[in-house]
Amino acid sequence: MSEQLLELLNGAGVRLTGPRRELAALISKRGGHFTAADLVADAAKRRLGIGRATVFRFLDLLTEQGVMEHVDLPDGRHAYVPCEPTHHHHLVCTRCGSVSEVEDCGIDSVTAEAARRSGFEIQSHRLELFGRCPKCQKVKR
Amino acid sequence: MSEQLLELLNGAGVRLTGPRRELAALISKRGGHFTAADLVADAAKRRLGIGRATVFRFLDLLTEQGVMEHVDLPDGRHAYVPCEPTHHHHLVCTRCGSVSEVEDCGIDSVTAEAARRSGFEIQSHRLELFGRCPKCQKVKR
DNA sequence: CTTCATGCAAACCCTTTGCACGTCG
DNA sequence: CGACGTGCAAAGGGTTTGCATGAAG
Repeated sequence: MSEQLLELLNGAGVRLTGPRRELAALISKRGGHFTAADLVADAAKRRLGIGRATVFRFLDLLTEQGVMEHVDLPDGRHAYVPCEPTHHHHLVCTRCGSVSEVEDCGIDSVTAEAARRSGFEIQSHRLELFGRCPKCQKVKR
Repeated sequence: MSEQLLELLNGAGVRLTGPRRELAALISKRGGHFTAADLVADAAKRRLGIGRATVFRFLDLLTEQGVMEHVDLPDGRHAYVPCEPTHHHHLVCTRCGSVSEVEDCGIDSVTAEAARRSGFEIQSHRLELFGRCPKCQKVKR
């Protein structure tokens, strides 16, 4: 699970310390989005003695490496999502929290159309999709 | 400027108090996105004696009424944007902060395609576009 | 007059920082 | 050994809340 994450970090010249290995394991165990507080709580529950600061620093590090991204949930909360280091968008399940990635689905034509109408020169965009994943569609709400 | 905003609130059964009138004026004077802190500062500068709490409560109220929306800037800051109470997306100028709205530009086909690929049932989405407005394109950076 | 909004300050997140100590390579 | 990571606690920024007072309808 988390081996590939650790391997990637190692390749980037990042030190693989105890806390980092443990956090990587906790993250891969979650499998979807989570908040910084979630991760802090996970670590506390296991009495790993990992401080808040370390969690935040590690999340920053992962974000710099491009294997983690910030997502703003519909309710305004900040969450982190593990992901591939290419440009893409997230599909977040509002029930179980799992996340899928989608690459270009024709968004460029949308931004081009918006640019044409508004006269803006578009530099970047952010698209987040929220809904129910296949598994959660089968569950009665 | 702010008259239409006040009228709308009045129609919704909202009390038009002094502080609210003043805040509405400050907001319409800004004309673009701004942070809560910006508005607090504006009020402080004019020595209107308006507290932070009132600013936040008023922004919440406007958001509930659908005439204001939360936007997360590329740098992660939270901003507020005055807008129409219909579904749309924002085009934010990263230089001057002005905001345009764009309605459906073919985004539905994008979400449909994403749904097809992933099996998700999409409930909502958030699209934010960042770039330079027509005026700012003419300015040397 | 009754209800609701306000200001103030304190309380509350969430996140970052400073620093002495510990660990990795 | 030397550079870097860690935990702790404190600081910081932004937002919310409790409460007595004041204004709106």
